[in-house]
Amino acid sequence: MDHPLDTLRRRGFIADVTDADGLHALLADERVTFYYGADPTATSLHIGNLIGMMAMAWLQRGGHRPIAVAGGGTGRIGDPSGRDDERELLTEAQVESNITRIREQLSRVLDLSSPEVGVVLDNHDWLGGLGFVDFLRDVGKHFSVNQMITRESVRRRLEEREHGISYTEFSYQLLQAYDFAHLYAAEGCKLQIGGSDQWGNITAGVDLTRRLHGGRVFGLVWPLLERSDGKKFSKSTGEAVWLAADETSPYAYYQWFRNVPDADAAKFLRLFTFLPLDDIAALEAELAVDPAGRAAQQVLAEEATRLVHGDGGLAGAKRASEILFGEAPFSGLDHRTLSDAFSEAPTVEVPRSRLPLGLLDLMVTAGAATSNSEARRLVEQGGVAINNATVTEATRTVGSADLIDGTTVVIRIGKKRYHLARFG
RNA sequence: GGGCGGAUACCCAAGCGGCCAAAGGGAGCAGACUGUAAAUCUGCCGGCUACGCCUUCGGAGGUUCAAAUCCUUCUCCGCCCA
Repeated sequence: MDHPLDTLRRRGFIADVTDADGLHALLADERVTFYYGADPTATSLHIGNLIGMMAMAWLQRGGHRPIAVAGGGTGRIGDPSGRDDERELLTEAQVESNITRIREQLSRVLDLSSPEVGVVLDNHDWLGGLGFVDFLRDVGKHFSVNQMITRESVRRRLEEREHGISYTEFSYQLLQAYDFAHLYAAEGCKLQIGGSDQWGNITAGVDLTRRLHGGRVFGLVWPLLERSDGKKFSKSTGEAVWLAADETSPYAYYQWFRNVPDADAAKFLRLFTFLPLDDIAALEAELAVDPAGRAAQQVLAEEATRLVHGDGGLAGAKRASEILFGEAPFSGLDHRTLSDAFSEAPTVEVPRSRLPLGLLDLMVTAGAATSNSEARRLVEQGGVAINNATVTEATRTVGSADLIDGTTVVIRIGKKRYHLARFG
């Protein structure tokens, strides 16, 4: 089997390593315990975290032992990196609930069957009980404020009078560094991995571990992903793409991958799938010859969806895609298919007594348009379809004959936005 | 505390008594093209019982036949002086 570091390098997971040769030797010599931290500031991980999950999985497959640290402690503080303003502090209950969900999501990609193989820890378990005075004496002593304030993430906030930075967030880097040192001492953890924005936090941990315990540990970061078209990675229409099905439906998740720009397809295949590099190279070649076929995106979407949502989620996402992007009128659909295909579409219940209902009225009621004027505009511009049939008359009414399966009207705005009105 | 300059629709930004629902740009939405793409082009982008009407230009009040535009005052922001 390939050395895991080589695998990671070839697949695009390596932007920087604290000591590449030393780490290479370490991974070849022994079973290494390593960690990746994610703060439970949201109810779900997103596809940015998926990179970390994949990196962990490759290392685990190479025989090493992952610790996924759900930052229950640091999450209560908030990392200033990449933030212009102070974070909202989360409540205890929120953090707890988030951690539970994150643990479940991690288990889809990692083997967490026993602590010997892989484990999820909450850093609140060791950070929570720290005494302030002890912490200052044992840990704070090793940090130079002069150095801390030169950190990009901190400096930007210091320079901006508008926002400033609280002492709490300023201390974040100490806590993350302490995590590493603690994990080294308690679990024998010798490697921390993360996105390149974590480089400073990681090297701080490497230094602290040496100072506190004399341990020689390593850091590895992957490049922060950007899409070639400049859109913010991991965002879809401004919304993050989450791994939780109740935040981002499997269909929406599948579609996000299916719509990746050509230039990113191969890169994402390397990062977000376990496909052999040869297969990926073949798909890349095919994409170059036949861009319209988008074989690479197709495979990417399937693999990435299966990874997170399983075969069932993938099947549902594909079926919904076929229906939604197909030409066939929806009138023949049965209730079951309908609810599957439109499971993520906003639905409103409307009393049957309101039939027949004016089209514009219906659109506003269903939330497809915010005002009568907007609804009218959309219709006049040819952007509205009822049950997959474009309507052009703003004066049209919707009656019981329009109901699919006797209950539902599907309103489509543009090409992809769907709203359902269910008449009961 | 004093002086000056600002505050305009989602954002930036014109307008400085009637021709202003308010130029322009961006974002966004829709259409054409296309590969469920990018680029490009077109249209829209306060509301309504819609060739007309109503509500908007930091807040309140006033002048005027008529105000985003003038006056008073209040709030907030920037710069300068103390």
